[in-house]
Amino acid sequence: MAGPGRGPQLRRHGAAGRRLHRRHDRPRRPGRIPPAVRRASQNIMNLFQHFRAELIQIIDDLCRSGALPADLDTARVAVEPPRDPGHGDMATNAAMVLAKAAGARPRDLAETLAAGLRGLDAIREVEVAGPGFINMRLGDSFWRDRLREILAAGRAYGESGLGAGQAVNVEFVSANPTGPMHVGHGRGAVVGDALASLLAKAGFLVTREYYINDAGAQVEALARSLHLRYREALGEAVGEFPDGLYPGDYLVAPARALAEADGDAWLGRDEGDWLEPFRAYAVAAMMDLIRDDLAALGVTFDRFSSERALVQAGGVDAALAELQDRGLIYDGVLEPPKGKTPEDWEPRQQTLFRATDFGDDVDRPVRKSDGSWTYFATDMAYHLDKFRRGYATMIDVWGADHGGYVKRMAAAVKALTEGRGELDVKLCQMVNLLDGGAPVKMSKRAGTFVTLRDVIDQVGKDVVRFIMLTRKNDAHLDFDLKAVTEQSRENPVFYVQYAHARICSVMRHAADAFPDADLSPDALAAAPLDRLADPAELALVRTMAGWPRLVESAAEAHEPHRVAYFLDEVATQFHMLWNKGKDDASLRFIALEDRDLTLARLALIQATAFVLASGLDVFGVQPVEELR
RNA sequence: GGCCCCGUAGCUCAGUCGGAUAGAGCAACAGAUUCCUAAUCUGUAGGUCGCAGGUUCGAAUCCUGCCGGGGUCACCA
Repeated sequence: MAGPGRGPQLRRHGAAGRRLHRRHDRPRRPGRIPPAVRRASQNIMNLFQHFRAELIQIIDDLCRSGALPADLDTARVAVEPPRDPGHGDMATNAAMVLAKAAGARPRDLAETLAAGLRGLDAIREVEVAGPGFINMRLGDSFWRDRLREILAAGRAYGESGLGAGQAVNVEFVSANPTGPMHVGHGRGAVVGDALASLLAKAGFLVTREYYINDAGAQVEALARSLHLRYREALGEAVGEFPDGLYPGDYLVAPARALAEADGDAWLGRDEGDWLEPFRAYAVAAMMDLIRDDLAALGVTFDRFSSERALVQAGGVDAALAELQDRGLIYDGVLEPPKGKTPEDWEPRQQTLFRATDFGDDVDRPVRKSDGSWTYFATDMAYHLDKFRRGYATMIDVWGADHGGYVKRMAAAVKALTEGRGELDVKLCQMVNLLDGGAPVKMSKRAGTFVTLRDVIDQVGKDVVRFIMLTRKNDAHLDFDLKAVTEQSRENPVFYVQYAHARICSVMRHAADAFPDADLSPDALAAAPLDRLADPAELALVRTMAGWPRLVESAAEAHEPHRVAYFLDEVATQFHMLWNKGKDDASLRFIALEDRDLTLARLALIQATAFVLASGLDVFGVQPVEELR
């Protein structure tokens, strides 16, 4: 279990941070950075955050000068993109939020604040609208600076210091080691992995962790199943598998290997002799299987934690003893569930945790009648272990069928960490596997069960990953094997990849057309970007400049799916531009007779490729340079 | 029956710690291809945000109660 001392800092601090920069930032020679790039690289990043700070400064000044009451609470002041782009680039609710405390009418206060905002260089236009919104428009040069910023950052664009190095533990998959992964596990794997990447991009120190449920009855059943397969491998006819065992053929190969290695050494002996070694052998084999599936999906973990090891090291006894000392464990009899009482329900004396003191509906048993711990008890100890390893923030990604378990786990974390730990459980809803609109019929018995690996092999890991992230985790997801590989607008994977590939294609053509030109990002950043004059061109820059903010808000909300919608939006605007060039040749990216204009437009699309790649990186999807 | 999640255009879904006239894709209809990949794009049309109350300057968003769908319900993990 919890090996001591391997804190997240050790593993992540240098490694992840540096790797990110090595990979994304091409080395630059300081002497050759164009002045324009240096200006832009004063890193405004989240521009809304930037202007919020400016606005707060203006408000503070007004407070100091007596124009506004001292100690105005500005916590609710927001600077955001307006819903309606017609309202400008940014809007703030400041006047409406502060009006009451300032003793002024919203519109009057808005005019006062607007006057201050007009003094800022980057802002071209300020107007008061509606009930007291202040709408702002930024100057074109501001947007061109953002473009240079993107070119300087490359695929690293969007990285943020929001997390400030705070350690976060993301536990996901944690599938029972009793067989290969199914499609539902795959969703949890992708959501957890992408969420972890997103948090890392937002400046958190993330650890990806897998909890191996290798204690309890299910892995004993696995051991017995392996023993049957082992006897079979030695020539015995074993017939039908009894209920509760695992009849899948994935145990055949491990059993053969065991028969090969040990011969008939385990035949004719008591279960007590072979159960434990068979369990260990079977779990190891299944974890190899699962690790293979995960590798095929491109998911790797920083740590695997074993439930059995945790129990054996006394972690559960220690955690429970602590709760016992605080009077949170008692022996008692639960009431039957309200409404529907199970038929076999009977009053039973149990060892219970006072979950109701921490927001749960009933107290929860921690010990089985045979004296061993319940799953809940070990899970409590496991979460305490994570907390003690330095993770005040813990995220668990579970299947929706575990929804009934969330409250008690939250209660346990509250109790064990005395309120200092925070647990967010992301429940992943079911995946409906379809093929051309028709549900894929699956039956373990008939051998038509479709595993995650089958799907990856059929459509590719990048497609699986992207599609799994096109819905929020708590919504059902239709996964149509046919639709996800179609090359059309309604397939978001294709649509986004197509945009990236098109850009790469243009860059290749440009290199042919201007063989002597330096088309590196640094050089493009020095292009005369004021040649970008079409509204659609600047609109694309605006959208891309929203990426840092999106990274931060999606990371804070723990919602990686938002990235998919952002990518779709960037791709849409790019394809739009491309097609304007179809209608009007003067808008094509490559203008043979106008080198400066070409360079400016290449700067725009190179930045677009970076932003697309930056987002796809979060998803663990490889941006393609060519389709087909 | 208790608890949790979901309910937004004909369909599939977005909707930012409460913001202005609720968005996109598909399907429908009308268009664009001597051209950097038309595998794309332009335009039109389409909604009582499940229902009813409440909170406030302001609600798809927060609260309460219903309706509909799914999940789950004491020694399974």
